[in-house]
Amino acid sequence: MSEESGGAKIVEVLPPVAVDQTYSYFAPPGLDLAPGDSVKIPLGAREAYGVVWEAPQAVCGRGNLKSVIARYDRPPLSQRLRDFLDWLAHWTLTPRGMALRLATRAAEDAGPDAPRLLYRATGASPQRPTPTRARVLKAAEGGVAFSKKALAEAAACSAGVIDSLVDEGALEAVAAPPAPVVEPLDALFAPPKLEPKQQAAAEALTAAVRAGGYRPFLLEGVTGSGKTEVYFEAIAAALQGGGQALVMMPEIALTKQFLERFAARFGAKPAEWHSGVSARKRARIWRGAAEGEVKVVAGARSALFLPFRDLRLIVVDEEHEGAYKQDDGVSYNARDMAVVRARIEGATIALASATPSIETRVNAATGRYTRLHLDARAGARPMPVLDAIDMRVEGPERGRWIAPRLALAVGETIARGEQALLFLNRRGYAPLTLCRHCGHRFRCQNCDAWLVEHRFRHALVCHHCGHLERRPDICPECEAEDSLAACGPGVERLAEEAALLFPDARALVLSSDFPGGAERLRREIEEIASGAFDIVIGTQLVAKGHNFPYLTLVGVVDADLGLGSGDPRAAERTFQLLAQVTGRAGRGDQPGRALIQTYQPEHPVIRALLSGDAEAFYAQEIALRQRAGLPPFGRLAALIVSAKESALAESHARALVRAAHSLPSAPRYRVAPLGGLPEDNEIMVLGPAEAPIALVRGRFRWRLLVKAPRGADMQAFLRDMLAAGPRERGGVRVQVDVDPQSFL
DNA sequence: CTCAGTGACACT
DNA sequence: GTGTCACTGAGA
Repeated sequence: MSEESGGAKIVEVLPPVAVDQTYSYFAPPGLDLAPGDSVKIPLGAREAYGVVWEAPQAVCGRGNLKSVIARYDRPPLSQRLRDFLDWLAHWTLTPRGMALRLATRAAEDAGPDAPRLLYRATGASPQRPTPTRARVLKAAEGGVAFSKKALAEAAACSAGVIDSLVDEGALEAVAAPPAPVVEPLDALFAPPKLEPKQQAAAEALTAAVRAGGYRPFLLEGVTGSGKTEVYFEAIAAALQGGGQALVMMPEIALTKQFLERFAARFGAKPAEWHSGVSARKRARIWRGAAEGEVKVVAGARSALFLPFRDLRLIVVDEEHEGAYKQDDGVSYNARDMAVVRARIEGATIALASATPSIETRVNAATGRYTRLHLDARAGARPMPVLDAIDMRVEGPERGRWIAPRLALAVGETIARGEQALLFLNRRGYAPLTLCRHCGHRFRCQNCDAWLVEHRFRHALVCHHCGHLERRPDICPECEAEDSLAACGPGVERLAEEAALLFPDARALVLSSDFPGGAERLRREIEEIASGAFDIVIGTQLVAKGHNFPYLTLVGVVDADLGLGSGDPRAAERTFQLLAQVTGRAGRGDQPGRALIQTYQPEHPVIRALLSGDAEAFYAQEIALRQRAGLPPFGRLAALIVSAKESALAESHARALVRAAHSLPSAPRYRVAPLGGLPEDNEIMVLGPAEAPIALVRGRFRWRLLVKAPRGADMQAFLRDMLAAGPRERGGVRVQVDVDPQSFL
């Protein structure tokens, strides 16, 4: 230290607030600060924490700088993590402080750990010996301390008995060190026997992990082809090299099932990271990741910001999933940012999916990613047999949604004691409510969408903005009574029909909007997997990477849903969804069956599904996008996702672009990329209700895609937009880049 | 004249 | 993100 020679030091600290620059603080002599350290700083009137972002610099005087108050006892953020956060902030147009917040929120101490007490026998006898008490003391023999729960279990009594023995001096409580966050993993615990194709893919991955350095892979394999076993081998390689691995999954896919599979391979569970994990546990995992004690984390998108000490591998499971997009706060696509992080960490990354996104396919086709392809189910498990039900020819009677052939198949399935899934990607009871008397249709006052009836909640809900109102008994327009008619099916209505057709079946509706949140869904998914239900009626939740061992029949109730929207990604999404859902069918070596109800059996998506050959479909989709200049080929598209009709959407988009050009008069706009920007170049416009854009009525947020003129250079186009408004806070901020891959 | 509600702004 | 300050309109 040089403070004795009078050299004062200044540190650049980034506070986790919405600021982009670092702030300079005086480093008091004696406080040894290094980049990455967490410090307590005065910020305005309060105290905050911050992270030392750059190496301290010696200066002559301290000027009028405030002084760092203290250094936290917390592992430093590595240079690599700081670089990643800087990159992310730059890419997503977020103040760097907010990017930092993503990485440090979980580190905040959730108070001291609750003391963990263990109990051991003192040798003294209880005042009133009873048989139960004797059993407890026998279990506690030998001077070893046990947890209260373990003792109570061993003696088959309640915890109260233990307490009374403590009171009487026969047992004593001793403070124990907190249980470790994670059990150690063993790379060689139970190596699987892989089939030749799996073996080849696993070898490619493990070789990359061992060699080190950034290597991106696409791990593509149909449902049941054993992708998980393959990437488990890559994790094993990371462990054997003393490094760490991160497995990212869409939030809800992280189930007990996966954790147990992992434990069966490695002898213990990975650290779990999702919104359901307690703050205290998260703080410990955070520290464990930084210190290297936590070797493998399985988590939702926010796990990407953990301070790994030596990250060798990232797996993004179900990489095509939209759940990787974060839309509020910092907008990013965790899948793309994972690639960036892998690059910065010098790690292997595997994007795994049965139905990769077009972006990833294109990156694989251009050689940016190495494609590993598993094209058959492992263990000679046959693929499900798919069949279309042409609703024009053999549809159900009016007011019903399950065709006779599907109903028959469901009946046969549950009669055999197997499970049937009715898939309909529509929450609620009915997507439209109208008055039979005057024709009034219920619309959302905020966004013009139809209100969806939720009979369960006796409410009309806007699936766009969340607006909710009570379902009235009379028509608000003509005041006719009993005139309101529900049009079309949602899962709730489908459940009603299923109950009518199969009154004795145990049925469950699985929908994301039911109260209870992710925890409840996780539990229900496990119940389904255990065979507790005969019929499952579900929205797209059921597609998300679960194994349902009893499921042998999948009925897609409306395969055309979503195909008609103006969204350029509609066909891709529908294909992915239906391929995932129908892929769930099958049990052991017995092929599953899927029946697909459609009015368009000749549609390319349906044909690709039925033929089991997606290559031609994807080639066509890619060519289409390329011709139209749509993502991932750089330029922008014209469409407000929130708008109902594409013609309307286009005019909205134009209005918004015009508004963006004349921004000085509307200074509160922020034009920034949405979570999926690298993938689809969406732009988000935030504005208040009274803004001069009539369409931003009542809502603060619109999503849109803006089309650059044909042949225009997107970067130049956006730069012009950018130049039209101040770049400062409140002005226009436009993401200029196209695909993060090309900037790595 | 006071007070809650709103929005703009700065924070080293 | 959060605390502060100025400004607004409603009510005493």
